[in-house]
Amino acid sequence: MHSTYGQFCPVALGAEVFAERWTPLILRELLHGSHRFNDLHRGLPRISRALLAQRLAALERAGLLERRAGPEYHLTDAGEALGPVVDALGHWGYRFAATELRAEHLDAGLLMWFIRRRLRTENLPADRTVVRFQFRPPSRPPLFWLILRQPDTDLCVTDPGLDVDLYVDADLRSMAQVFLGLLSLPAALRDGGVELTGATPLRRAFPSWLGVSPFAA
Amino acid sequence: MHSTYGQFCPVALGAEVFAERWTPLILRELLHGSHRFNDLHRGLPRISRALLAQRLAALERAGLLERRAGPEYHLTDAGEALGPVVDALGHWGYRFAATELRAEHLDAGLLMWFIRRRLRTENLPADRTVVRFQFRPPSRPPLFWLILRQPDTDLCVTDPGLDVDLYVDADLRSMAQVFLGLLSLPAALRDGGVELTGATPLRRAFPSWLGVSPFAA
DNA sequence: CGGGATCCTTGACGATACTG
DNA sequence: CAGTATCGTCAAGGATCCCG
Repeated sequence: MHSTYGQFCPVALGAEVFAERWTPLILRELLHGSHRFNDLHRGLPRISRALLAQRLAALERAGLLERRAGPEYHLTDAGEALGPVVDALGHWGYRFAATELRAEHLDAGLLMWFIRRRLRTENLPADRTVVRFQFRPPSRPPLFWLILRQPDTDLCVTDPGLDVDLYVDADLRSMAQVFLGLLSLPAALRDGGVELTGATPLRRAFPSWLGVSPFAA
Repeated sequence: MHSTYGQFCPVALGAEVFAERWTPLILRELLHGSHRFNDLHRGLPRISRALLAQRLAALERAGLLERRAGPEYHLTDAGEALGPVVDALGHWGYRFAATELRAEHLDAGLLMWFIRRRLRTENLPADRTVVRFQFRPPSRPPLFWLILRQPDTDLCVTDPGLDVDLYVDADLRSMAQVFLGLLSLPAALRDGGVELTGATPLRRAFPSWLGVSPFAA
């Protein structure tokens, strides 16, 4: 298959660069602020590194992306202009597909990576706070540590050896639904989908710094 | 490759159904009013019929499309809701890709099919009018006949054996640019990109019933 | 017109190893 | 950290024929 559709129709021209496998997700990552190769890969855990490199090269050739020192990948104006397409696709997915998440779509590591990126840092506790997440059914890896410290935060998948201030035990599907804004956090706490263990002020503050997906209504 | 990205992100969920090869163009055809298998195929001449059938079945399984009697294919509500995504993609393509059309994107048969679909029928001549198109460089097929007769019009690629009322000789790229609204018809007539031969009233009326792409500014 | 069945090729992709 | 190189596999899809 050539990558061209052989059509001058603008939809076809757009689809030639946009509608290739992984490309919409790569654009999502770039639009949401990931610029380093490994950061991009953390948001796309199922793509092979070889393929990611290949796609980035293709996007660069297409003039959507430029490599800068670092190396960092930044969208060009033409690349940024695909933002509305990614948004429209995301809104459709939110409305018509996200309501019935299948098990194969649930990925604890990805959820944690998204949560980390959407933290409402202005609401984080003043002191360093260690939050440990554990999911049902057990995920791989089984535990995640979020180390909250203004202004930067760390996400670990191996025990950082620090005292844990707040424990989050959650059904993976419920936590994903909360992140997507499809399930309110109070409701999840009430029905046991999400359980918090720790000092009351920390439990109280949790909803204020936990962010939601950019596509949440 | 499984067709899933293994992500609950709405962009990934949307991309699973939308960003597969040919799918955006199939949706374009359905959104622009083609509902029969062969009509769809005329708007997608480079897809094999087997693959088109396969994609239609996949869209039906995904709940975007329903088969009706005829057989006709009609988008469901979820399918129609992808209209904004197709539009956004088309607008991007119009702005960033259509200005530099490569020869491999120029397809005379497809252009004629698009022209036929976008005819401004309310401005057609009152009497039956036969218009013959010929392109430079020579296309395959080399000639097209548009038989204008209210309210239906026919597009032929073999001589219908009727007297021709208006001859259109055009550079293929120029004609495509005119259809896309990237080149004004008066300018194309002036510089020879499009030449008309026929009675003056018919030559005068031509610009009034020749339509333009839905993505033209 | 509207496809289904079959065969066969190509290239897309994953896995692994390696490098600066 | 940030990739490249190599190789083997598998499946997507083109071509062709056929059928109701």
